[in-house]
Amino acid sequence: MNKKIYEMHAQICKVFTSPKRLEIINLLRDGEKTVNDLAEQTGVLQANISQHLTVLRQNNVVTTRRDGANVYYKIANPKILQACDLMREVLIEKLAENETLAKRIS
Amino acid sequence: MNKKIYEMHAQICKVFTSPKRLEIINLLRDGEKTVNDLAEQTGVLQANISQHLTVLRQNNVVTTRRDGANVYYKIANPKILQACDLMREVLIEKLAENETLAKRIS
DNA sequence: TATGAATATTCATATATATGAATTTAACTA
DNA sequence: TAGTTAAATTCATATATATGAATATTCATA
Repeated sequence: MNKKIYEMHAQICKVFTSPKRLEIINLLRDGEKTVNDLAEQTGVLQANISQHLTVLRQNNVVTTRRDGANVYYKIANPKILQACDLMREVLIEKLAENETLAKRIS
Repeated sequence: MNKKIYEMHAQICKVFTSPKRLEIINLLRDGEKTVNDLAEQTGVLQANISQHLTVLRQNNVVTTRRDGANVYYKIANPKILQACDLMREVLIEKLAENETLAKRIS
C-alpha cells in the first residue's frame, strides 16, 4: 500500500511549515553553517534555532558534522532545495496572477 | 524582506502535512474528480474529504468547477505535483540508503 | 581540572490542527 | 414543491506544534 509513504511524506512536510525553518534551509543553500551562524543571521535565539535544527535533522532534511565545539549543518539532498524552489515559484506565480487580476478590475 | 514569503511558503506547506490530502492530490494527478469520487476512492467520509478539499482550495492547491450538483476539483498548478514528486524521491532515496546500510551491517 | 564558548534539552504554556457526528445548503428531478 | 443526491459547515474533542526561559551538555584550552 501507498499509505505508509503518504504518512512519511506528510511527516517530512511538517518540517516546511515553519517560516524559521524555511529561512534556515535557505541560508544553508550556499553551504554548511554552524548553529551560531544561523542564530546570528536570522536574529533568532540560539536555543530556538537549535530546536528547529533538531527537527530538520530528525527528518533527514539536514545532516551534521562536528568540528570541535562547532556543529556544521548542511542540506542532506539537493532535491529538497529544488522542491522548495518549485513551491516558491507556485507562490510567486499566484501572486502575479492576483496582481494582474487586481489591475484588470481597477 | 523575505519574511512574508517564508510565512506564505510555510502556510502552503501545511497543506501537505496530511496523508489524506496527499492521497487526494495524487488521485487528482490524472485529472479532475468530484468530492464523491474522492470519498469513494479513498474510503474516507464525505464530510472529511470536503474539509480537506476546503483546505486545498483555500491554499490555491486545487481549483474547482461546478457542474450541476457536482463540484469538480483539480490541481491548480502542475509544479505542485513536481514538488510533491521530488519530495517523494527524497524519501525513496533515503529509504534505499538505509536499506543498503542495513545490509552492510548484517 | 576549571573556565568559557557552542549546542542541546526540558518544561510550561499558548496556539493550531484533525476528526467524527450532526446538521445545513445547493442543485437536480419527479 | 417534495424528495434526493452532492457538497459544505458547525461543533466538540483529542492531539500536535511553537516558543521562551531556564538548565544541561559538549568540547577546547588555559
